[in-house]
Amino acid sequence: MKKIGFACKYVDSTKTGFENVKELNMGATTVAWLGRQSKQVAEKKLWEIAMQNLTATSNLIRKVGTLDEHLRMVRIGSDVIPMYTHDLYRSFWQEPSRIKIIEQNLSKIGQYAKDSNIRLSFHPGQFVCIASDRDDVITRSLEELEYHADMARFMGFGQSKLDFKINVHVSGRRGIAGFDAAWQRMSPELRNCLTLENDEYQQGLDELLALKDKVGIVLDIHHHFIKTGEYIKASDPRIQGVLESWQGVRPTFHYSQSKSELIPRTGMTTMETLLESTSKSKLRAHSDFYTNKDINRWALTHLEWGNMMAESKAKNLASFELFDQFKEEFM
DNA sequence: AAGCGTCAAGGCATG
DNA sequence: CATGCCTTGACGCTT
Repeated sequence: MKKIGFACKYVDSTKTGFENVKELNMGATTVAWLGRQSKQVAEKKLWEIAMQNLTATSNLIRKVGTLDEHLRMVRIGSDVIPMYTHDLYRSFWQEPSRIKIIEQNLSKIGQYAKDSNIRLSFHPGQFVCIASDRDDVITRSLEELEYHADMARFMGFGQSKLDFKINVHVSGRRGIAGFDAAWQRMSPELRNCLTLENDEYQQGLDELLALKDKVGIVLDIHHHFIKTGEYIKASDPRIQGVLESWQGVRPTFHYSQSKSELIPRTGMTTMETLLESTSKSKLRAHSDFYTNKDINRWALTHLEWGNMMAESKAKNLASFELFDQFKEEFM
């Protein structure tokens, strides 16, 4: 089943743009704010946010379950259980009675996703740097990854290769070798779920392919364009390596577009031409919507071999538009 | 309601 | 050296 997914948030269109649908989106707090409260108030707040987030996640998954089956793919935000790995609040969250309630909620969400053929994923934040040259950063990065693996396990995933995706960049000066060392310290569930995504500057597709026997490779076709200037083709031989890395599971690839004011409304402009009027770093930023339909047409050809995670500011609204174009031109 | 300062955490490129 | 960019701008406080 060819799928087009969206990330973390569900929005509605308004006259000025779009805004979050309250009951489908998570809340948050900060360590600083919690630190200004009494212990009781801080813990009450943490618990309330977690429960609100579990409800919001459940609502979001059920909403996705009502969509066309081609649109049943969504990334869950990382802040379901806030401060789960933070030194000050770790023991609060490790309390078995609390874990039990979290697990009960998440297992229902996971079961619903399985029954509804919804593909789920996480994308831990930029502070996860498993190839850092600082050992403490590696340790905290692994803790953060294991948090995501816990949540996946509570949902009933992590039991077979890539039944759930936890996607990160290699990130850090130790590079591929650093990743190999960190791999030795990961739980079986995390290893089952972990995918690595090519980035714009350091670890590109060619570098990641060296790891294809360990982890699923998530090809971000926009990052690949930023790094190499190439609109990679679905027929490119390296796609075979990506497919192998997923070991029989249908892969996910990522698609985003540069901000619409930086690229032409139509046509596939070369990197060389784009750089006459802008810079690579500006081209990295994501657009609200996918306005250039010629670039979209190229991106949609990749659905031949994988599912598309649409990364854009307009979230579900943008992925719905891509699906409309897909139906018009490919179905 | 709207504006503003703040927020746990890294790494990189650019200017 | 400061800023912008990435999983995502939202929360909390003040006016």
